[in-house]
Amino acid sequence: MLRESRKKELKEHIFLQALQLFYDKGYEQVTVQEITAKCGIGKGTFFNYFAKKEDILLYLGESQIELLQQSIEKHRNIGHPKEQIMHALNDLLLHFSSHSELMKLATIEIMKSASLAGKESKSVQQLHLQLASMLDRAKQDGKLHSRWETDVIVTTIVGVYFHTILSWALLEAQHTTISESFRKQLDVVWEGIDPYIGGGDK
Amino acid sequence: MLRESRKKELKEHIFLQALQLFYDKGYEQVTVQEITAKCGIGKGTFFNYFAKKEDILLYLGESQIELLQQSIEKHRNIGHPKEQIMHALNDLLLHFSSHSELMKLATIEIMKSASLAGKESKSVQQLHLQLASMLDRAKQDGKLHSRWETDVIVTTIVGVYFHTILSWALLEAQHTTISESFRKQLDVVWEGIDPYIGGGDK
DNA sequence: GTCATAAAATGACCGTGGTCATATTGAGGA
DNA sequence: TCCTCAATATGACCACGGTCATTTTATGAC
Repeated sequence: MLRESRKKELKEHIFLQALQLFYDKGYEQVTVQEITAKCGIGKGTFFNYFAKKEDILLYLGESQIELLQQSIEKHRNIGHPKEQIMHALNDLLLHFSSHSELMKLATIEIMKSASLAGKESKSVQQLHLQLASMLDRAKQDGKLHSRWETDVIVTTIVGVYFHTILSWALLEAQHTTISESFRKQLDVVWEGIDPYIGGGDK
Repeated sequence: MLRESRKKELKEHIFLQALQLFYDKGYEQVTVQEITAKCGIGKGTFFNYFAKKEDILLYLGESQIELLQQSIEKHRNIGHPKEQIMHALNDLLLHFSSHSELMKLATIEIMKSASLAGKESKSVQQLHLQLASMLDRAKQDGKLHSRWETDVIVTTIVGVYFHTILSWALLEAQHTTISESFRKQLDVVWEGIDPYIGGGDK
């Protein structure tokens, strides 16, 4: 086979060049021709690596989720699960401050693929699994006392996460960072997930 | 000038004809030409009423949100706020069972406009305002005892709502209805919002 | 080195979304 | 009834995303 690494490298190269153009001119204003020209390849070649122009955004979203997963792995044994989640997400949320436009597009693309492709969409589902296993362990270790099924908890958290990102635009004018926004939302739902932490006595 | 009602009527007509086609063939497979042909108008006319093809989906989403708002208004004085919300949303969620594909697309379009247009997007923001006023009244009437700011509560609920819709696909295989899914999510976060209802003693 | 074969590149081509200059329509004034 | 003017309709046109038949290139067997 043709140098297999070469293939991945080219995909990465196209991705990075495209990203650069998106940063400069905005997603809609960049044509596929421009991207391929910048890469010194023919237009058709692009579609050997990304089936649609949108798929670059999806790829961006997926690599962010991968970062998130690594981050979760890293914080796995520190403190309460709530804090673990907050820490892991915080790293990722910082990206949003600098490239909010593109990050929002990527998030939407992720959601689109997750909802329309259903079981086919790998990345979000893997994130679910990983969070679930993290929370299950925490339950066993006695760090999490919750009456709810793990699956339901995970869905809740992910839901709040996505929506924080999307609705952040509405609050941007005020002096809240996106991290603060998410922290607030998490505080609320965590109270429902595990009242023990919050200082309640139930 | 020109019969103003006529204008709205035509927009509605285009909308309904388009919807019919989408139901039959799927959104992507329907061209703007087809829609205008079915309406007996020229292609260009379409774009006098909807700036983009996608905007039909947005319009669909917005009219769903309007229904939701009316529904909330209707249930305004019955029972606890949690139940009010559940009832109001239930009506809407039923649509998803029958037309899930199109409804998901509409939801995504709503989210896109809400996040990218920011303050410009009316409908979601109005929904926020309405829910907020409902919850504020409930607080005053002593039906809701929550330590959280109303805004934060609303964002949480809306977030869970949207995410339930989108991630429903993943659970569709199991025998849960979308209403049940949402009920579960709401149970969790409501516990955090107002532990009083849940039977806790805090 | 040569050949056979499969992977990957390519750009002419096509269909569709969206634009725009022009045509049509209808309301109101004389 | 006719004229004016703005609102609306229209379809030729264009640019871009995406396809595909064809060409180029890398690989391994001999």
